[in-house]
Amino acid sequence: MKKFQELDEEKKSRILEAALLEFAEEGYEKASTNNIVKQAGIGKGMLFYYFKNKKQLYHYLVEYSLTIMQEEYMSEIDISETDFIERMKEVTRLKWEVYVKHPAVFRFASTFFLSDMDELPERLKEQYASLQENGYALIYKDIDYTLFREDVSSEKLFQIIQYFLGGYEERLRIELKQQLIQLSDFDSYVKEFFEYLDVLKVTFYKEERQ
Amino acid sequence: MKKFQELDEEKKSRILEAALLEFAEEGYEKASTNNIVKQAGIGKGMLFYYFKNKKQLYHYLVEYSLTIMQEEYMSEIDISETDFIERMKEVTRLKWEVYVKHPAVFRFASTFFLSDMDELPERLKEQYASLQENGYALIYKDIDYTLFREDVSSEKLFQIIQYFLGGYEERLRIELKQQLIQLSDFDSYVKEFFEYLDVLKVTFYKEERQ
DNA sequence: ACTCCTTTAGACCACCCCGGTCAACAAGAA
DNA sequence: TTCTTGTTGACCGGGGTGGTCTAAAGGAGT
Repeated sequence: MKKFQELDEEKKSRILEAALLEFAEEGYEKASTNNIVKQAGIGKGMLFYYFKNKKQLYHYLVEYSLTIMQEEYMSEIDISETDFIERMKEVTRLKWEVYVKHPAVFRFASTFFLSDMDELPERLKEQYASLQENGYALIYKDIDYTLFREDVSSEKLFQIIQYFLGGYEERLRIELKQQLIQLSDFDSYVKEFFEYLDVLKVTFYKEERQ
Repeated sequence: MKKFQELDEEKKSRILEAALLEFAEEGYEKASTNNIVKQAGIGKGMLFYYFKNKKQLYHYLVEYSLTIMQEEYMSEIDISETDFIERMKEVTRLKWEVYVKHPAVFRFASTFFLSDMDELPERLKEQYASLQENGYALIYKDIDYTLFREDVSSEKLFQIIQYFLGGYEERLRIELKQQLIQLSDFDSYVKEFFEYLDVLKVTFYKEERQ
């Protein structure tokens, strides 16, 4: 595994990408090391020269992904913005930016979050728990609920926005999978997405006094 | 396959359920006939006595599911309701009702809708296309857009509701998978869901004159 | 009791893919 | 030349695949 770290970046990322995608699409059990080496363009032997077995490779990918998610996504969010919708704009924009930069990491992480972590080493469990905490704070910390209109439950408005975000992202994911969207179109999707959030501001927030 | 139709209902539905769930969870290629017979509690030979091979079984399941979705779901919706939110209440309530009644069919159908249909016999393709058309009409036909407030694009409001529906359903699906919800709780989820839609009525529709 | 037909189970087939090993070899340094 | 390091892919035992087939059980008619 030390050997792997010392490879040149290009080869390292070819292997990482192949492995991340294979585990993301098939899950741990069904992921095939044969597919990984084929996709990475290396011999079968090398994978087990770099990593002692399938499980260790998987753990390496988990750590790698958690680290990227923390450093390039979570820690970049401006938590001083108390306007929920504005903060969600920033969260989503950054999320998509990471997606464009590290698509394989992102897809691996999404499926990893849904799998069960029972067999992970303690260190990785802790790293994951800390990431979850940060994610929670990202959404709930220091939000100014007084911006919401008062004639309906602000809790419900808050939830509706979150369900909307989930639904919008799911549609994007599906269209990406079916290749209806190119990664290069993301800017225009961010723009459209912001328009939706501005509509929600008009309808969910108090009317502005001027 | 004629032989299969003549089985007593209990055995038939045991086999159908086992097969639907296996295909739903694994997809066509990876679904295992061994698992199906084990789950259904029949000998391996019987499956190939009733159906000539895996593919024919799959086609039978597709037809069976499409028929149920059409007859017990699509055709039951009251398309004369022009209030979009009210119609979505009805659509969703019925959808969940079918889910409770035929969970295996529903899960099979959901994954089937996302798979590619290239290899299906023409007859099934047509049946599927007709179902899609009906589904489209369910959402778009005769909707009264004048109910929406006029200070923001009603097209966007319309879309937001749909994304919200998708997001809400996805969360339900996940919680069901993780067994956080029992099927018997569905009534209270319908109630909560209707409350959300009523909030959307207040915020997205014109203020009522009285 | 005997026959005949239908229904049933599961051992078995050839095949494919799995994670992991290992002998052989290539490249380069000393 | 020798030693070290990097690299390959054939190969291993194990296990799962869709599908077949034998042999037995069940039941109806005589």
